[in-house]
Order: sequence, then C-alpha cells, then structure tokens
Amino acid sequence: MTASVTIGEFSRLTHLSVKTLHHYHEIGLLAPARIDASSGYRRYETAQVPVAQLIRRLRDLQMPLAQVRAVVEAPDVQTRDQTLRLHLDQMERELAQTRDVVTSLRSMLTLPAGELAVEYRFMPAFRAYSVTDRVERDSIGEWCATTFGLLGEIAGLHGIAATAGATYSDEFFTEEVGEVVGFLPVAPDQSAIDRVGLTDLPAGFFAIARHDGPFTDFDRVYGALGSHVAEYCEVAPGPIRELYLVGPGDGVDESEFRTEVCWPIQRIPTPKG
Amino acid sequence: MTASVTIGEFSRLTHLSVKTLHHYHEIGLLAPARIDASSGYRRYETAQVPVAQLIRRLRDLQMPLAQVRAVVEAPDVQTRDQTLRLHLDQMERELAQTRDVVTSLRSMLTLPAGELAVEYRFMPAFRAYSVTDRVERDSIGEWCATTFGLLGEIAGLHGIAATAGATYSDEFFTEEVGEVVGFLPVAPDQSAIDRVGLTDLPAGFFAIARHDGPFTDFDRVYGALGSHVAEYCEVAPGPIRELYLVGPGDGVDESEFRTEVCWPIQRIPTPKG
DNA sequence: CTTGACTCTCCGGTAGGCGGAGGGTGAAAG
DNA sequence: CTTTCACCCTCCGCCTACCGGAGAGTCAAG
Repeated sequence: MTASVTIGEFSRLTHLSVKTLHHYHEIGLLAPARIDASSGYRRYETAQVPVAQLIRRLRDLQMPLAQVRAVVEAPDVQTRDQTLRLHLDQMERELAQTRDVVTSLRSMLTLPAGELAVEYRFMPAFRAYSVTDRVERDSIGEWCATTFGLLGEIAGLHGIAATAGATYSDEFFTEEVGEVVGFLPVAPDQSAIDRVGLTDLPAGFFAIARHDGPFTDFDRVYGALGSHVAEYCEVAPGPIRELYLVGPGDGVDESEFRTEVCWPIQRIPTPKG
Repeated sequence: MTASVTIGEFSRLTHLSVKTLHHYHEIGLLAPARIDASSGYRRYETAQVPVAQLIRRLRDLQMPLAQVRAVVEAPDVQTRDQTLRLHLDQMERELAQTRDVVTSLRSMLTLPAGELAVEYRFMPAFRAYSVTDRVERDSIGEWCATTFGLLGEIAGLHGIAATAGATYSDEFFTEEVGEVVGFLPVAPDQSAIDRVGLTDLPAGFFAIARHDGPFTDFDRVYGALGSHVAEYCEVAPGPIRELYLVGPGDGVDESEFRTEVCWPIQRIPTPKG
C-alpha cells in the first residue's frame, strides 16, 4: 500500500528540493513518517506524496506557508476545500488586478501623461456618517468595498443623494498603514445611527484634480497634483480627501469612474507672473 | 517647473513609504536630488515623481529590483520601452500559467486522482540528436520551448518522424537545478550535424505512465508513478525520461497532449501474491 | 523657547528558502 | 574486509525587499 523512501527519493516524487523538505520538517509542516534513530536519516512514506504535492502547488501560487498550513491541517475535507476555494477566489481577483496594472502600464507607454487640470476650491465644514479604521495599503481595496457598500446601503435607506468620499492620513502613505475615514455627507442636524459614526469634517481650501477611469492609475493624479501643489501652493495640515463622484456603486463600467482628489492647502495661490 | 520636497512629501506624491525611499537611496536606485549638508535631510524634486511612480508600478508587479533598475536606467526611451514590453509580455505569460494552476487545483478538488496505469517496458539503446544544458527548474518551460523548437525544426528538415523526449537528472529535482537533455532519436549510423549534439542513450527497463493533458499537473504522475516504483520495483540509477508523444509542436490543444514518464528500474517486477 | 512633528542613522528581524562547510552513513565494488 | 562515492546529517550565513524601533538631531509654529 505504501513504501518508505529516503529524502532524495521523496524529492524526486514530489518535486520539492531536499532543502525545502528540511525546511518543512523544521517548521513542522511536513514531517517525515519516521527518523532512523542511529543515523538520523529521514524516511518518508509514499502515502505522504499527495499532501506534499498539494503544498507544492499552493506554494507555486505564492501562498504563504501559514496559509498552506491552515489548508493541510484542516480537520476535514469540507473545511479544507472551503478554505482552498476562498484562497483560489482571492488569487483570481489578484490575477485580474495584476492584469489591469499591466494594461495600464502598457497604455502609459503608448500615451504620455496629459495635462492636469487643477482647480482650487473652498470646502465648507460638513457633517457625515463615517467609518474610521486603521487600514493597510494592501487591503485598501477590500476595505473600500465593504465600507462603501455599507454607506451606499445607508444612503439608500435614508434617501441620501450626497457624494461619498474618504480621507487618507499621511501615515497611510508614508508608513503603509494609517487611518482612513470613509464618509457620506448628511444634514448638519443629523444625529448618529446604527453601525456608522458621525464625523464633522473641517472647512478648508483644497487643490483638486479629477481622475477619470479605473483606480489602477490613481497614482498619476497624486503625483501630478502633489507636484503642482508643491510648486504653486502652501500645503495645509490634514488628510487628503477623495470624492467618489462616480464609482463602483453606480453600476457603470470602470472607465466611467470619476474621482476628485483634494489636497489641503492654506489658501488659493495668486497666479505668478 | 519643479520644486524641492522633503522625503515625507515625496512619499505622499509617489505612494512609496519613507522606509522604501531610504532603501532605494541606499541601493542607488532612486537618489534624492540633493542632501542638506548640515542636517542630512534628503530633498527630492517633483520632477522625480514619474520615475518613482514607474518604479512603484513595476514593484507592484513583483518585478525584482535588479530588473526595475535595468528599466529605469535604460539609456534611451526606445530601449526602456522595449525592455518594459518584454517584461510585460513575460508577466502576462506567467499570469496565464498561474491561472492554469488555479484551474488545475480546482479540478483536483472536484475529481480525485484516478487509477494510474503503469506499464513496464524495455527500451533498447538508441542514438539521438541532443541538446544538453544545466537548467533551473523555474526556467524549464522556456528551455523546452527553444530546445524542442530547434529539434522540431531539424526533424522537419531531415524528415525525421521520431518522438522527441528529454532526460532529467536527479539533481534537477532535488536541488532545483541540474542537467537536462532534450533528444530526438535518429538512425544509429547518423553522424553529428550543426547546432545540436549526438548522444547515445543507454538501454534499460522502465516503469512508464502516460499523462494526458497539459503540463500543469504533471507532478501528479510523478508522484503516483514514483510511489508505484518505490513499492513494487527496484529503482535503477540514471535520469528519468519523458517522451513527448503529442506536444506543443503538433498544433493541437493542450488538453490533447500525451506524454510518457519513464522511471528507470532494474528489472520488470514479478507480480506479488 | 518649547513643543511636536519630522528626519536621520543604525541595528535587528521577516519569509522561504539557498549555498556551503564539516562530518557521518550505506552499499556496492575491489 | 576495506574502500569508494553517493547520499545524508546539522549548523551557519546569506539572499530580497523591505519593516520596526531606538536614540538622537532638526524644523516650524505657538
């Protein structure tokens, strides 16, 4: 039914290198069936081949070993397959995103950056339903999906037609993790409701640029707008705001998205020359 | 035209963390425009934003810094875009492959491994045109493409109808890099020709299993066949062989591929019990 | 002149292994 | 029965692309 093999043979069976098998033994992910007491030689069973292959496949997909462990140590097949399916879905989403980045890079190659229209605006203070979290850069997409899903739902329930937005703390950009606030403006006399907080956003001047299209090449607007501000304006403290004029909630294609990026400034600059 | 900003501001403009900017400075990938002599503070120019963003995008695509460097330090725009396009093509290929692995894993979940038909065969010695290289596991796909492209071309020119194959040294599996020989059998009196070598493959007994379908789930056959051999046969020294009965050169869909994996054994085992 | 935000350097750690040194094992060949 | 040689062991350091934090200096506003 099953046979005992040396680490080298097992390596050939599974296409995992000997070094890798050592490593998996060390961290307790895949231990040999037994170990010769006198020589210390590892002996694997051929019955271990399938699990080793599963591990290898998951690693091929860049799955972290911690997650791999969760999969192979799942108590029963249902749990395991469930976990696995979730990961596969996630990977497919990442794949799609990578593809987007590639296409966006390609288009960057063909059409150079256009002129950026910067507008200066005073935004009065306003009150908003809000969701505040400490978010990592990598998981911002997910966070936005859930947050604006929730805010959109609330907007529907209460008949609010305002444009949702978010503020991003400096930390979020400079240290890869920081406070992000998703908001939905409401009447100033509105009071708190379930599931979301209430925040008063301060008034201020902003340099504003609009971004048309999907979120993948958002960074270009940031670069261009930020450069503009650095040249012509005095920056003000406070987080950067984004206003989602047209976004995923509006049931249109990505290419139809409209977003305003608002950079806080001290005052509207007087034109030079 | 351009303005000088601190590292923190530059971080906001480019969405690269301060730590990352330090790192890029240290390795000389993206140095600040100047450094304050007394305080040691880095000063970046807004003109550096586009290159920083390019770097960030490439890193988002997992491109190693060495390659990123090659791109950003390209002498002229043509070279740079050319390099970039090549990398993007490569990434798209990898993307496609990852997708295949995902689908294959999914199918592994739904349909369990079937029975494996193992056949024992004596293969006489034969002479073959051959290409021998030390190949890394990761680049085996590429190597096969070029090698069997070449061998196929030669087969066409000389009217050879034999089945191409390859041998894989143990090292190749146990240490991630090792000797691989692509071969195309010819008549025993044939002599050497241009661009390829001539190898005599030794006779021997083999346990052979056929794999139907794309190369993505090749490992299952290895595992199953190897386990079978470990249980019922005495292994013989020498590299594992693969015979490409139907492969990429035959202009059919991946799912139509037929490959034999040949595991060297000492003799044909006598059935137990 | 203080406060607080920002910046500096340096040191150490992370994942997932690879590479090599130095030394013990096992089985077949002489 | 010994030698050879492939195989195996452990241990240590290195790799990439940064992140975290300590300890100390710097800048601008109040």
